[in-house]
Amino acid sequence: MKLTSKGRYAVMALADLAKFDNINPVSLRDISLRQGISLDYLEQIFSKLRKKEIVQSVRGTQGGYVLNKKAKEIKLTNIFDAVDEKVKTVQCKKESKKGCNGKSTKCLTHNLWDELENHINNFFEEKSLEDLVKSSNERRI
Amino acid sequence: MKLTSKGRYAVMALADLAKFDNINPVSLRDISLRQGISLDYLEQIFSKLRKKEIVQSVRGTQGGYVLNKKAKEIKLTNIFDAVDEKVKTVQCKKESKKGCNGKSTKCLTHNLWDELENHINNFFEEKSLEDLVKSSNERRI
DNA sequence: ATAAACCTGACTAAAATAGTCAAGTATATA
DNA sequence: TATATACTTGACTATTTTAGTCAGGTTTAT
Ligand code: FES
Ligand code: FES
Repeated sequence: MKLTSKGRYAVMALADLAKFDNINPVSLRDISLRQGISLDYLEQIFSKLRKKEIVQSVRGTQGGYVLNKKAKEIKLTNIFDAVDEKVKTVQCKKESKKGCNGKSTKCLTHNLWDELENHINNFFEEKSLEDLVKSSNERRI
Repeated sequence: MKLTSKGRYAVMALADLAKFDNINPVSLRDISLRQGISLDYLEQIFSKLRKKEIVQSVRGTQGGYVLNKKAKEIKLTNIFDAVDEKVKTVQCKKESKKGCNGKSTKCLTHNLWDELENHINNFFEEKSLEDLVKSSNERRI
């Protein structure tokens, strides 16, 4: 089990974005330079974030992206959801007759994965972008 | 983020194993049939479990595998650890100058992934094989 | 002897990941 | 109005990981 770069980058980029006054748009180019993330990849990611209304885009010179909500209201769940970073724990395969087919007979471990999924999602639901920025500022003092 | 089959299978197979009296060895062939997991793949997995002393092997006819400890003492952490299923949340790349290099300058999100890792590992450290078998029996009543 | 079952390492097809590349469109500002 | 900046989209691809398979053993109860 691991996190992929897509989710990681999405959170990094939004944390970067949140650090700035969300009145002035921040360009992806700046984020790319500061965080060392490929610009093209960032564009893919922000395209998804925009569709899920987590950020707003401002086109043209001096354009960029702005948070669409207060940092406090943006939970990690929302971010991961937007970029399709999913915590897929149960894996009931419909094809297989034996063992793990989510039908009437759940496999020995089905409940376990369900519990785990809840456990992780709770974490993501509680953490907001604001928490992130705060903790990164605290460390700097 | 997702779980891979290796970890999932390892837990499934051990849960199956734990359901039986751990005096009589259980053959991988049986587990393979009951749980619908490839025998060859199971052998890879159990080779690792044996090296980490989670199971003991009994060779020869009527042989198989036996738990090496009480089901209560085998935590999911141990299992995942044995099969190299790792919860790799931080990803500080040493090469990259900018952003995410775990050096003196941790990236904005480093703390977050650390917290998450602990959160998940706590779950795995608390759950034992016994818990699993219990909850699967409860459901059957 | 022989069959059951463990043991090991090398190999591989398929999927997912982490991007790149190309060709746009929109708009602030000089 | 020209132009540079920056968003927008979709297709493409190299690399890595995953989920196995395959072949060839060794051990031991019967
Ligand atoms: S995980 Fe759902 S049946 Fe196995
Ligand atoms: S995760 Fe450690 S520096 Fe980014």
